[in-house]
Amino acid sequence: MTDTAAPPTLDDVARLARVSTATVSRCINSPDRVAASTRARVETAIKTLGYTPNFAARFMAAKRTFTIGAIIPTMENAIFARGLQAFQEELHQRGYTLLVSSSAYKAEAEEEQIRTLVARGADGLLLIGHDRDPQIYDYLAQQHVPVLVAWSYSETARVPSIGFDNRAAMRSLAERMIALGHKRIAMISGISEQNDRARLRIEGVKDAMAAHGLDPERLAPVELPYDVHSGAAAFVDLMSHSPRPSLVLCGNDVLAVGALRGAHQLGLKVPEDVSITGFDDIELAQVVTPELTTVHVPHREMGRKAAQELVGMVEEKRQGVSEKLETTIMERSSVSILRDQSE
Amino acid sequence: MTDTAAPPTLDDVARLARVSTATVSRCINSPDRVAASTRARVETAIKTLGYTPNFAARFMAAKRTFTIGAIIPTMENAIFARGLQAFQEELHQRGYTLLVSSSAYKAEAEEEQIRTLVARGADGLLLIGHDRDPQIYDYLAQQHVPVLVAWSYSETARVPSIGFDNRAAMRSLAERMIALGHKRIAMISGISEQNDRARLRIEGVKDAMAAHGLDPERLAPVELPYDVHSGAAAFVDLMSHSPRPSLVLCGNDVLAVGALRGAHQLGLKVPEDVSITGFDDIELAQVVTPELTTVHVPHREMGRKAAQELVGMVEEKRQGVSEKLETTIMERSSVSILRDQSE
DNA sequence: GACCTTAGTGTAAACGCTTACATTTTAAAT
DNA sequence: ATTTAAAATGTAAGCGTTTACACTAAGGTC
Repeated sequence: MTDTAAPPTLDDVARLARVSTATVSRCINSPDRVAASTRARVETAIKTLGYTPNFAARFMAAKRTFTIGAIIPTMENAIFARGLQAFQEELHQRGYTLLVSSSAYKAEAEEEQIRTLVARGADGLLLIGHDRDPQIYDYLAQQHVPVLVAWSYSETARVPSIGFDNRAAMRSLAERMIALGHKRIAMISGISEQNDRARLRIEGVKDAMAAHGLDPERLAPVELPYDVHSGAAAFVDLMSHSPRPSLVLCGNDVLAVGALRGAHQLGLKVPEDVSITGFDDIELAQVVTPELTTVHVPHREMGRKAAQELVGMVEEKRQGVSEKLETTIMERSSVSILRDQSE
Repeated sequence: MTDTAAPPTLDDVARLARVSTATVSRCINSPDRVAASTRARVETAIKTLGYTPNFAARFMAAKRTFTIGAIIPTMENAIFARGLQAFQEELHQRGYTLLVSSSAYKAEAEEEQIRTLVARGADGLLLIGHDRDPQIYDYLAQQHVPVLVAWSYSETARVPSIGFDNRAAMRSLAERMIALGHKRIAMISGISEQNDRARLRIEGVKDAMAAHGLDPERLAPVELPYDVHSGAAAFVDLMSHSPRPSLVLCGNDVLAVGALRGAHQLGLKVPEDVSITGFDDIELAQVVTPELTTVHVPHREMGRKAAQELVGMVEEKRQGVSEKLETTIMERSSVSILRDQSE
């Protein structure tokens, strides 16, 4: 515990325990390969010295880090929190450590973080969504780092993914809304550039409109950052046009909560005056008044399965296999029924 | 770009550029110490090979990582998000990378993460709050890793902190509430064990009560995890007692939002039937109805200053200096005035 | 008792970088 | 042209581990 010059090394332990460094190393990594008596001696030495293995040295020698990196677009809101939590729990169980970085939805920042994490020896990487410069995938392939994408399922993408079909999910929400009688539909979306989730959700709405005789071109989604204030401002702006939409579909729950705020500012009642929907079903969705009708995403399941698959890829050096998760529409009280839905 | 055997190393670059490894290393670390022509040659080699320095090797040789670790209690809600975001931005500007782990409010988990981060060569560590096993500070001292605490200011603690006075902040909020005429006060707190922020906020309320002739012993705060559902359940339970409190002080905004939900379930109007306050002033506080009266914490400022101080400690190898940040009471609409406050 | 396993341990060579020091080249000063 | 200093580059010794391989000692087998 004294503040001596430098942290103790394997050598120090070996000397104290009167064994070779190899034996100490074995004590740590495969204890059953060393005699109980020696092991005891070594363990004592480790304790009294307060020895912690140097990770970098370990990595250099063994080429493994038992670290998984994840880069998420933001920590500012809870969109990724629950999924990531489950991801990390599952990793921990399997003896891996999770390192998280956030890219603030910036492509260059993400690329930098990827390189950082790889250089740091991440055994595998979890990325959100498929949209990014293909060069990055080249780099990752060259470095032999397995990658798994979450929050977006795609069978055609270059890397495996555990996620849901954003387009189909949004489409069924929109179709349900149309079935409830909504025709004047507006949309507040996240920024779709470099973000397949946002892009596909817009497409999903258009699919639904086209399938039910509404002109998809008239949707004209407004795109903005995923935060409450943007959502509120966009909503207020949307309501100044006429005719007013009867329904505002939002790209996610955060934006939808913003829209709710906007309605509140305008003195509009939800859902009586206007209906609003979200996407993700984060905790927030049930916390606002009225509770948000939204698309439920199985975040924990996604995180857990992603961890299992990624570790599998790392340990068995195999290609990952994609999995599509089901989403469900949560009908709560932010949407009004405009006409009998049984027609 | 081809998927060759192994990632390129410094040696490969040196060979291709027909220089020594030392020169390549210098090109990367102090470009001005090498002739422009050579540098150009080396840079081309780096590009064509797609070389990325191996971080572990670098760390071993240089003993620096330009990495700062932060361990926060949770990512599940946005309590730490904004501050951490500012922290990371400031670090990035200074050439450091931030690695984040979450301890899920578990002491052992935190300890493990600390060791992991240190073993990984974090040049410095940001921790939340002061309460933890003193041995950890011994370990950190032995390993010569600078530590800074945030979210809680203390002048007596063993390590420096950039934060606010949780006790005083909560005390002034409580005093303000008492001035508004509230006497039947209840409190929903976070779990105070191993959490000085929670503990001090309780103390703050008791201070205020004692100073105004109310018996602090009657506060009997209920302690539970910081999540909306717990808050709601606790609130419902609290309201079943009589006499009902006129004010429920909550340990943070998340719990307060929970209380709001609880009131909603019970059909109670806030603030007419009962007043509720939070702490932190996260985005959520302004997003719920009614907007939450709460204590505003300068999260971004805290994050920024913490980064500056911690980097200073790392680079100048000096003791850190603590700083107390001011909090302000945000009076919004979740509190009612029971009597003329000018008395 | 000689021979073979096997369990336990030690020796030493990587791993990919940085950097002190040595050496060579270049330019400036005479 | 020669000398001298400064700039550019090279050489090689670590950094703290892991692990292939070599070795020793202790039982088992006949």
